[in-house]
Amino acid sequence: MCRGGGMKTHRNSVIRLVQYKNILKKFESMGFLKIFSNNLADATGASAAQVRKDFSIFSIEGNKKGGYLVKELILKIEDILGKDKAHKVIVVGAGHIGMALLNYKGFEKEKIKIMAAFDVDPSKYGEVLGIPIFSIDRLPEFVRRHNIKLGISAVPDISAQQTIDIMVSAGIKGILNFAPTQVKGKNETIINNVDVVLELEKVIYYVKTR
Amino acid sequence: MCRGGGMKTHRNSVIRLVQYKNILKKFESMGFLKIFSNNLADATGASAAQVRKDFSIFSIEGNKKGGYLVKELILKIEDILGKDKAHKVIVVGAGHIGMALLNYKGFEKEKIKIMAAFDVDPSKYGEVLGIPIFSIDRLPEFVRRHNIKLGISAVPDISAQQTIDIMVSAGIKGILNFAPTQVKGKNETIINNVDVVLELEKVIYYVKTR
DNA sequence: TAGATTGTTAATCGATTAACAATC
DNA sequence: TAGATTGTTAATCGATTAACAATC
Repeated sequence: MCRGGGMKTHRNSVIRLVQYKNILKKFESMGFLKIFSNNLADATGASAAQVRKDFSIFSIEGNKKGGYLVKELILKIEDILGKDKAHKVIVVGAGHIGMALLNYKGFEKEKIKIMAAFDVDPSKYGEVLGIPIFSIDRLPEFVRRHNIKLGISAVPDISAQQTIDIMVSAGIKGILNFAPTQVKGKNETIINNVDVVLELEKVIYYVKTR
Repeated sequence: MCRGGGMKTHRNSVIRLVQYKNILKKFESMGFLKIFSNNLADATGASAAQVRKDFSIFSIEGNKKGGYLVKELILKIEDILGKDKAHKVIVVGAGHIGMALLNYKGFEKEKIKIMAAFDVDPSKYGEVLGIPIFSIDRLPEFVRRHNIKLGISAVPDISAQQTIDIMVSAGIKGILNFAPTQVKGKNETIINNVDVVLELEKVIYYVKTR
């Protein structure tokens, strides 16, 4: 993850916060009302002290004896993660990865809405599950009109930097990038890289040295 | 990343090692013969001291004055990462993510070969780019016959744990898991989770707090 | 040689954990 | 109350960086 400006990040705490939230939703659907730091620790693999420390960092308070109320805790974490309102996202690149994203069911329950996809290839234009696929030329206008701040780049390696540039100048502030290229955003753009080959190479290393 | 047994990991060093290797291949293709810790630092965003420290951890030596020979360095890193020989992988789940993986061009140049895919849905059986798609019933026999140690799980959330179990009992030692579920492998299995929604939620958080 | 770069040690920084007082 | 849990402080652990002797 690259960020432009400086800021105290608590990178790992944020990741764990997402995990706590996911576990909590399961607990909620199972009818649990209260939860203790120990339960969250067991479910996520963190220590109980870590759970409480994370909460402390984000000023989440529980009850000295009775742990945390599940529903309340979910709301607080979602608030911190910016999940209080829906998030509009565009996808650039309607190849196999892009299509997998358009068809992916996991975004909706996290209030993430893919508004449109964009591609250079006219044969891709159309609609998938109600999501329109446009020419990339229409990206800047679309992004501005809908006031979209988030984008996912799923284009080939070679087009990655150019795509990032287009997104950033259109006003996109945060990008999830699937191209295995070192891309650079201007100043304050958040870029998070997902590199499947790298992730598999980590597995190979650990299997080898196990 | 979850591992069963204990072991000094240098988790971040391994990730950087992969990044150095990728940069080095670019340098190589540009005709460079030598490289200095400073060059690698600039290209990857690490510090020069970090680069040399990483090399020191893995006993990679350079020349006191003349930096490192690019070709030699690539070979040494590939050796550490276990890239000295090709790696056979299976993909379980031939939905959109599975299909994106089968069509992905990035594995080949890292000597990663997808040997087959498996699915429960007979309508998926067939072949994609020469990669056969079989019934999941044939997985154990196939894995044993080809002595495959690596797998990628791209099945729906609900089937994730069951799929991991099948892979592990068939002899798979390392798994890249795309399901957003907390899965557990037995004892010594390496499991690395890729959760696209989580990665996007991180971006949302950092954009929000920027 | 003078200058530049490696390899390593010690210092710093940050993140995790242990411990415990405060509290219900 | 006694027991249990939170919230926070101090201790520990690990990773990064600064600095510099060794070397070419």
